[in-house]
Amino acid sequence: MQTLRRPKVRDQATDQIKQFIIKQKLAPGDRLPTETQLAETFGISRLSVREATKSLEFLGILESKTGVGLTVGRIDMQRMTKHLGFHSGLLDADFRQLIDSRVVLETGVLPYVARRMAADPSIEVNLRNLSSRIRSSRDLKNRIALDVQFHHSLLAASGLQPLVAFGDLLDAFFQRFHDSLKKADWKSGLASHDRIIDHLAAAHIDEATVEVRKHIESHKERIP
Amino acid sequence: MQTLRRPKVRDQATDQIKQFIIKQKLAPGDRLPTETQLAETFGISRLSVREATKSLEFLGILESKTGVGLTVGRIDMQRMTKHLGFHSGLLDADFRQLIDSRVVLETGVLPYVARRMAADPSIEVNLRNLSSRIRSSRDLKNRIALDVQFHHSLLAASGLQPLVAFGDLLDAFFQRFHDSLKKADWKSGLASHDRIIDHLAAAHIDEATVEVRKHIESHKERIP
DNA sequence: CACGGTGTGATTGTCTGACAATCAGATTGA
DNA sequence: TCAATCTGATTGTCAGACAATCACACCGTG
Repeated sequence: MQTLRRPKVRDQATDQIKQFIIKQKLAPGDRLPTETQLAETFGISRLSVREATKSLEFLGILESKTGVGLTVGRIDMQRMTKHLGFHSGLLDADFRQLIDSRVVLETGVLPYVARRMAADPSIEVNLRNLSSRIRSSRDLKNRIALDVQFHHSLLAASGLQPLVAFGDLLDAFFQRFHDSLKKADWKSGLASHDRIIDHLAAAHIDEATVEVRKHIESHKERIP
Repeated sequence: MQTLRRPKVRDQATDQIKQFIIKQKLAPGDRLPTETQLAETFGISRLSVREATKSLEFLGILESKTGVGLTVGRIDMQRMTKHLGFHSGLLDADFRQLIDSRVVLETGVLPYVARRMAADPSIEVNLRNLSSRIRSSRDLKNRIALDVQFHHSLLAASGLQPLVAFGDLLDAFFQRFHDSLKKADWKSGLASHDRIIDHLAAAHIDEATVEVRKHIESHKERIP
């Protein structure tokens, strides 16, 4: 016996919409027919078209504006990680894996950071600025936020947007552990930040790598 | 003047559903309330709930079965690849950045891979197995699939699940370039795979790193 | 008692019709 | 000329209804 499930209408709709985009060779920003027109040409109800377009829009393939219409969208990783981030099934890794992943990420970008730092002085200024703000901050909560921002900026300094997005994603998972980090000794962390910047400014990649690894792995000691 | 767009009901719905999953600590496979119940608790119509669930389902965060109900889904990147890769102009990621991100990722995991390789011989067997299967494969499409699998396994060998997930996500974005890689010289790639394994097995991290970087960056030459 | 077919309630899937909200562009007025 | 306003087009949301599908209890038969 065959299961042969009847294909769902909205799935056909999504496929047909995608086909339409391909056939018409539409580029991001181009207009699509209205929902009503799509429904008529596909021979289905507007509701099913809507479920299709909303799904496509969720992924960034389409954009819709009230009173205007549908346009072809532009997919970026930011959007995906935003929705994927909370899902435990994707990243229900233990704390050690999160730490190690972060080490891989932040040490891996250092060569790129150093290269861009040499070309653009504002990067170093920005990082030093953050570091000093962390030092002068008295509120613990504020400090944590600034620390997160520092590491974000470090990744961003590499110019590799996909990694920045992934780093933010990891942060979301670290938040779970922020509570247990309350009593962390921030002094060592502060000095670490400055040393990292120094090494990068001098293009001493290996030294910076060691420093970053040590800095991040220091959190390992406080594993629940 | 303030723009202050009224937030759309379905967006609130998606957020609330995600919050619900978090608060209840639901794992993949767990049941969710019915659409009607969700609509009532959120104080909105079932239609808006539906648009939310359909979007979430499209991404793989939820699953819905007729006559059964909603369950938390298991995200597989394959599903996303299917929808993401279909049109080249839609992706907002720069090819160079994708390449560099991949370099960071795959070179960064090498120390972890080498360590686990020394402890678990099956890892090396698995990688060598894949490499030889790639060599004996005549079908180009098959070769690409196996090549993707090789790099996936390399990441997986690190034992760092978050990075594996991210690598898969990157693959989804790479897919659109597979076409332009058709005429790539696979011979050099093949030898590269073996050399990478050799270096890792010998715990020569630096050599392996150089080899991986060279291997991945070789694609840079074929930028559209 | 064992077991396969059957019914039944619950749940998602789809449709129809209606109205509100929003926006771009035309119209109007000073 | 230019700014305020009107208007039509389009998406956003709602309500109600019925069909399709599935898990599970029920029942009859051996």
